[in-house]
Amino acid sequence: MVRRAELLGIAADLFAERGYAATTVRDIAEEAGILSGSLYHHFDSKESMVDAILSGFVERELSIHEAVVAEGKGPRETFESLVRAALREAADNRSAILIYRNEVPHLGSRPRFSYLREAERRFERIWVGVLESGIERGEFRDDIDPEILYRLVRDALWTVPSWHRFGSLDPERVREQYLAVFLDGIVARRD
Amino acid sequence: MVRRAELLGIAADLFAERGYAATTVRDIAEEAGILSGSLYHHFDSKESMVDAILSGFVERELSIHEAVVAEGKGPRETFESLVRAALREAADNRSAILIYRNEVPHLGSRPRFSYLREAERRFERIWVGVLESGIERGEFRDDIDPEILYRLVRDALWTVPSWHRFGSLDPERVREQYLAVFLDGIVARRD
DNA sequence: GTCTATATCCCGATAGAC
DNA sequence: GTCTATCGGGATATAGAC
Repeated sequence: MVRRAELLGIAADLFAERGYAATTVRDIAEEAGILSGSLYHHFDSKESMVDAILSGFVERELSIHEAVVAEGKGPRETFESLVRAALREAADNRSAILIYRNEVPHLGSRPRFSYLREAERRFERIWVGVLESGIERGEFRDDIDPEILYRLVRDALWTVPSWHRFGSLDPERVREQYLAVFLDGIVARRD
Repeated sequence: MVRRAELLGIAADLFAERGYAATTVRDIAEEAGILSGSLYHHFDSKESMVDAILSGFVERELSIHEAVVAEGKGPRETFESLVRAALREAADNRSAILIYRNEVPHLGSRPRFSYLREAERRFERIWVGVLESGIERGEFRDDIDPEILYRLVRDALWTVPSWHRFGSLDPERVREQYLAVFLDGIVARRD
């Protein structure tokens, strides 16, 4: 079972780097130092591998989101925590996020991967809920559209792992800059 | 030559929807109502098709960017025009943007597609230039990092075409919301 | 848990008739 | 500009020995 996790990690890195369709089971086997047939002792199919990677990822991600909300802080603080958590994941779980972003649009329509659309709905509900309650309490502007805003923030956050130079940037600085813009924008003001 | 453009449009839609690697030349031919071999009267290879799509796209996109800058407006107004142009393209040129976003990370390293990295450098220089001159003139905050901010804005804008419900949203509303957040953020203020 | 060996299929691409 | 016919290769996956 530890071997299985090892192989999944290797597969995830290759799927992220080359794309799922362009990665062959021979590529994965070679990277693991075995022959392609041996992979089928651990997995039914190549599709099972990406399934295991994605289902593990959304489970982890949802539990992180829900843990942040469960802290019961105010909307603004919760929003900040969600942004921080997402950028932490961008560093810690790079390959899985890239696979999620790149392959879900193609895989999500298949019955086997229907849980991906369900997960997407839950992510949206969490973020939109935080934004709505922030508007209600007067912490956020009342002229913002929570659904559109959710998409903007999500797209910005989840694309970070695709940056070529991401490894060489200071994660703290990225986090600070993202929060600065989301919260207050780029326009200079005197206060 | 008009047939070639037709076929490129069909290929672009399929590449965008299914991914470049997962789309076969037989898929493209079938959608065009011909047989796969007939495609090779118009194109050398499948790679030539995606090359034609991407080179046409970056050329168009660069000229749009440069036209906006050439108007010589102030930094804030130029920034707003760039955002508006990007969202207009998201609607008008959906497939090409999706291909660019999804495939460039995998194709960009090949010599044949080196122009993609060059284009990326030029996009960055344009946006970063606008942000820098905005900071200099005091229109934008002096504590923002132009390079990080460029990535945030680019990622948010160029992911819009991947939205499943994009077609059913009011483009004007998306534009207004994106500008509102980029410029002023989501925090409520009394002024 | 891995290897040997291979079945089966589908891919991109070609050659020449029409 | 398209079709007929097909080549050669590489893809996923399987069966059984070790």
